[in-house]
Amino acid sequence: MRNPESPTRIRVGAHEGGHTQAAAAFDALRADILGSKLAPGTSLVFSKLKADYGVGLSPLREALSRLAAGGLVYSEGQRGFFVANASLDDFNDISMLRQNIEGLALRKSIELGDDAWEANVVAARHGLALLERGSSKAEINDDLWELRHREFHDSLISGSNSPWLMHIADMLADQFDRYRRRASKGSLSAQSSSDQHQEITDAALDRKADLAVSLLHDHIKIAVDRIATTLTDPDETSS
Amino acid sequence: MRNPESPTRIRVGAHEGGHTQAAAAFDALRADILGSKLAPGTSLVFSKLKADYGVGLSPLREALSRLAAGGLVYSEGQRGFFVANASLDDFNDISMLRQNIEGLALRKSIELGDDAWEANVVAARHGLALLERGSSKAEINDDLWELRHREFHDSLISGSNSPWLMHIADMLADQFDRYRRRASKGSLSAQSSSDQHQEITDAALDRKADLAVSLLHDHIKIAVDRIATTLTDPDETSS
DNA sequence: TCCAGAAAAAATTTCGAATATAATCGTAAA
DNA sequence: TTTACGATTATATTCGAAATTTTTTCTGGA
Repeated sequence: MRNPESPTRIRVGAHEGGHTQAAAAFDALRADILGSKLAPGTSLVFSKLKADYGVGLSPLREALSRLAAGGLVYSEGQRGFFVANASLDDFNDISMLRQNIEGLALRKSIELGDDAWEANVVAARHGLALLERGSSKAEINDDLWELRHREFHDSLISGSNSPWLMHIADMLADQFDRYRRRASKGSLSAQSSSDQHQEITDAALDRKADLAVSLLHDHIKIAVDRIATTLTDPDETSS
Repeated sequence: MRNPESPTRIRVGAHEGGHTQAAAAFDALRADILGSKLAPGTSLVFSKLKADYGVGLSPLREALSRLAAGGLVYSEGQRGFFVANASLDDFNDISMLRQNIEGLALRKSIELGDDAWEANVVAARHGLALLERGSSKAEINDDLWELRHREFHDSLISGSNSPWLMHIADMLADQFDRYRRRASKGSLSAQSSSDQHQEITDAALDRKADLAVSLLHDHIKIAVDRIATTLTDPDETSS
């Protein structure tokens, strides 16, 4: 339970700007934490990380510091780094805030969004729908679905013209996704939220702010309830 | 204009948990950025930082990474770290979000806050009032006022029972304060917001949520207008 | 005079070793 | 048996040097 089954291998060159190993380590660690390959509370020992990810101490330390500032890991004095703990209270707190932030951002997008925003939303919605309809429900590539789903939610708020709103929404989405992916690890609950996504899209493009925000709230609330029950019922049958 | 007049000296032992130089460097750099001793856009060259702050490369890199995640500095590929840029758009974005986040947090505090919260608010209000009334207006210690002012705003939202709300509010307060302190550098505009603070305190303790939130909105708006005019009129008479 | 390209310099990034701190184990005393 | 103390081990942290990349400077040609 302490080491990831198969840690995400570093692929240098992923970051267009940088090429730095610190950025690669950041991406790999973030992916493994979000994908719950690294369980909450896990002690992140440098010697092990170095071996698992094939990166030196300096880049690792830098990546962990960035993740700590984002709340995905926490660091304690001179005792090292740990994967952020998970709790129902924490999840509820994050969810409440996500509803507010993303709702506010969506409202602003509907008010300010231009043609490019609309095109962005339609494209993202389409990319997600293709995935959900195309493959049989059991065969959906989880990582790809996560990517497309994130892109869809990002597109909704991308018209808000508020970099800070988007930054905070992304931070909260990371936290939220960690819980969702942890909850949907044992029981593969089909992501049957396709209809909701379509309704939100339609309302947003129709510039019906109140309706769209309300639907988004419901969309998140439904996910919260589903995830919360999984968390309280420890159905974990894994090793 | 490129190097701080007198960089904040590291004092090891400031952090109770850690004692690490990375944490000390983080505090010192944050203080100098918020205090606008380091101007927006400044290139943070390691050789200079090493000399100015008396810290090695590893702790500096770690501190800068944490600051980058918080948005106080930004890092570019393999070209180093820079103090975050400042613009009117950015300031307006931050201010809008701060109004929303802090308003939401205050509302939750009023709804959920217990006796300890009320005591906390009264104490923080008193500490700030002492400072504003005690010394003559020109003689107020800026750093101390900043501390007390932050403590007051933190106390208001400390009853919200939402760690994430407080964390994000703090992040936004950092960004906001950077602009305020930059604006009030040349023209020492007396912080005559004492009355507003009292009104907000009274409304909060009376559990008048709508009124308190409205007053908080106004309080921020007044500061925004004052700061924005200073930013658009480049009155800079400094070197 | 201006542009292109190579050489030199400066800076960031990374690695490996040294240091300091915390955790562990074993031993002895109560 | 439990507790307290000291030695040992393991780990995080930090420093200094090497390697890589970027930036600047210099030279030659159009």
